[in-house]
Amino acid sequence: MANVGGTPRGPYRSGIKRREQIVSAAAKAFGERGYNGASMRQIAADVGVSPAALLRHFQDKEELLAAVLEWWARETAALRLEGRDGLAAFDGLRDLMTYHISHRGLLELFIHLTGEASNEKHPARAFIQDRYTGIVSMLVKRLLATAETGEIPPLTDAQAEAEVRALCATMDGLEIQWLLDPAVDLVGLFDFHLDHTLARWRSGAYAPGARS
Amino acid sequence: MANVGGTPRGPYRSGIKRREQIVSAAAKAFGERGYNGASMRQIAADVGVSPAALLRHFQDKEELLAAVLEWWARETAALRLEGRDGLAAFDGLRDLMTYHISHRGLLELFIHLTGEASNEKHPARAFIQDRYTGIVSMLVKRLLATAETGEIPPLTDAQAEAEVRALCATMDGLEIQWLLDPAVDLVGLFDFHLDHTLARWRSGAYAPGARS
DNA sequence: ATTATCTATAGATCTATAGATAATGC
DNA sequence: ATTATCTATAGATCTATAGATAATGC
Repeated sequence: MANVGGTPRGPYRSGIKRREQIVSAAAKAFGERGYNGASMRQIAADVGVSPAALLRHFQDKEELLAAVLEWWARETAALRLEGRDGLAAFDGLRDLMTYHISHRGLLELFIHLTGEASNEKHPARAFIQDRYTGIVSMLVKRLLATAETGEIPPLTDAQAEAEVRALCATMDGLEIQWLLDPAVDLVGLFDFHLDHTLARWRSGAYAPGARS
Repeated sequence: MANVGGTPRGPYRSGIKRREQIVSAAAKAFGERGYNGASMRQIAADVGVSPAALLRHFQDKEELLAAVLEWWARETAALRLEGRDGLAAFDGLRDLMTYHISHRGLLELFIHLTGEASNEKHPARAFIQDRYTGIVSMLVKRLLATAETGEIPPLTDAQAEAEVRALCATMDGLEIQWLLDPAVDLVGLFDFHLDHTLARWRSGAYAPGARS
């Protein structure tokens, strides 16, 4: 008798493993060639299965992209800067740069998809937008909380957002430079920049020219 | 008698015009969908000619990309910051942000191709690398020259490069944020950031924590 | 005569589906 | 019995070529 109304058996051990292999290969392919440039066919060949095998695990290419983005979000969840408070939390961003150096593929994936996501119709656009917004608002919250404790002089919401957006921009831009030329000292340049930024925040020089 | 040994007649007026239309349509397509994502077929359709017509003007897709990059370099040559000296030259970067806002397509093209160029095998990689290197070295030269005149305290070559790279990074990063979310105040955020940076340079606070 | 464009098409590649076969685990 | 994978293939799309036709300008 068929399994009427019963719970499905669920995926086999081998299926789960194969699915992970596919996501991993897809992340590599999307990082190297972008979503448009990568093909299901090539990803299947990398994994060592037929293209049709991919489509058993993912309904279509977009669903595979979604799985890759989900995987990427999990992998980079370390950016949460947990376990630190006040300005010291921002020091965690230094570790992020180090992390990117040793996980170049993850960074390529992000930068590549971000470039593609400048197109309004790109399937990763909403994800990239949301993630950016999320990181900015988290850092803004932390910066404002730091001011609450008196560690840095008070600042407005708008000032905090400007500071955080500029800081994120510098990180992204330096990462791009490093991807284009690995001789660029990503960690050193960012350390240098963050030192300045933190010192400036401590001095309360948020507004243009307003030095105390 | 055939034109033996004679000079060729050269392209017709209509051919030159059509070629320009193709480059323009290709720039738009590469900006929106990237080099990999855009197709000769679609570009031809946008122009209103057959795909084969494109390949009379350009030997292959890569040659069309080269023409687009050349066109883009001409269009953005205004970044040369000519006509200004010392720190005031860097104020020209503000105009660059304004320019990008009113020429979103040009910026999308650059960001999109830069993302793709993180792949070592991408045909635009060398171009993007060279252009980045060129801009950095031009700005480094200007910064060092500004120190020579005494407008800002002296700094080493390495310090100048760190400052310039961080500044370029912030520009690129803010541009990306604006592409992802047009509500971001690109010009305002950059003005804010450049004001700080110029003030810091004037104060000679190049090295981390070294405030005078 | 030269330049420009077109139609037609080769040959490759792509996503996705259909249906058969193999492996897994109840 | 269910899950996983394969072969085969449909149907679309892609880059590029060959050869015919049309437009331009000497």
